Amino acid sequence: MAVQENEGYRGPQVCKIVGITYRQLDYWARTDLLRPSVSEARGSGTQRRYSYRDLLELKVIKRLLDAGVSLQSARRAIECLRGGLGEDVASANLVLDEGSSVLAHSDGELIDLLKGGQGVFNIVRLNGVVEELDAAITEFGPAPTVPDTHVEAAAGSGS
Amino acid sequence: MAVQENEGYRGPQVCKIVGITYRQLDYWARTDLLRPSVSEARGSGTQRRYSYRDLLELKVIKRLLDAGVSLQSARRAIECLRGGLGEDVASANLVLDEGSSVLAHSDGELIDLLKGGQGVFNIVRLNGVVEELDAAITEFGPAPTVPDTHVEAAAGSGS
DNA sequence: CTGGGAAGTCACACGGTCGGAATTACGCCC
DNA sequence: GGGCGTAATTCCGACCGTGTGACTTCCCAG
Repeated sequence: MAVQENEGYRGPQVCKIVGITYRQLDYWARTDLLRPSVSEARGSGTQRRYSYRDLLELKVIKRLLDAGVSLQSARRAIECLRGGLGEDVASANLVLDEGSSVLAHSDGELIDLLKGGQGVFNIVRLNGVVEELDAAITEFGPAPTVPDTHVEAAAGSGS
Repeated sequence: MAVQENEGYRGPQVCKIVGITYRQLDYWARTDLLRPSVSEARGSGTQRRYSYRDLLELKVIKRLLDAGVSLQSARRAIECLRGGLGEDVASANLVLDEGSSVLAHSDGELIDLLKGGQGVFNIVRLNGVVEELDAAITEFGPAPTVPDTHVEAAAGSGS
């Protein structure tokens, strides 16, 4: 399946869905935190195109930042999330210990993790993130303020 | 009991015990994160004097920073720790949720907390912190590189 | 008085983000 | 094809938070 030009979510759309500024999205793309996986921009006036998976990761980053975690630590968290690609991510807890990150799938596993490590942890509960993202896509993704059949088709193919 | 001039820990000594730079300690004192509770400096050449409690709080701050938490969030955490003054802090877990901080005293309490809130948490396990601090004081506090009976007395009165 | 140590001062660096403006591509219309 | 308008990216300087390093000033003990 060849990548269609309209596939994925545009930069400004992503900012609305995830709840971040364009500046942030741009900086993160430029500094390799999260680049648009569907399509990079080819210059001014062209568009970055992000996948649904990109949006999920961005949402997690946003949460971490809101909780006062530095962007550097968020970078590590995202690496872990990318490593857990095949797992049931939506029901897990992402546990960041100093220098490492793990996905915990049960309360017991979580408690065990908290007894080890260096003694300081960042925890991201993932099971509400997908729902929240889907709700935001419903609001900002398929139905922009200015009705646009063209954009609607793009949003549909992104999920 | 009047405060003795030699009471408490001197600035550079605190840096060794806690494992931070003098610049950090200075910046934190100047920006009101943690000021020396025993005695402020009265100008160049005079000394800041910190209490044992100050050192404990500094150690927690250090841990948070090492885990990638911003200083702003660490400020909130310390406020919570100050609020839990009468509690058995040494065996608790400090749980930072977005906008609030709580001390959890059992695994069950901890799990409950993780099911609420905004979904992102910073957790500091406190039960090793006191031991670690006491070990560092044994190393850097009462027995500096240059033996000094004067300083030894100060360290003794700090605990 | 002198020397050592501690705090104070100041310019700077870096990460992260912001605002404003410039540049560019693209789609549409004539 | 050319022109126009819109949207998106790029560029640039500035700001803020969090320190760092070099240097100065000051205090205190001997």
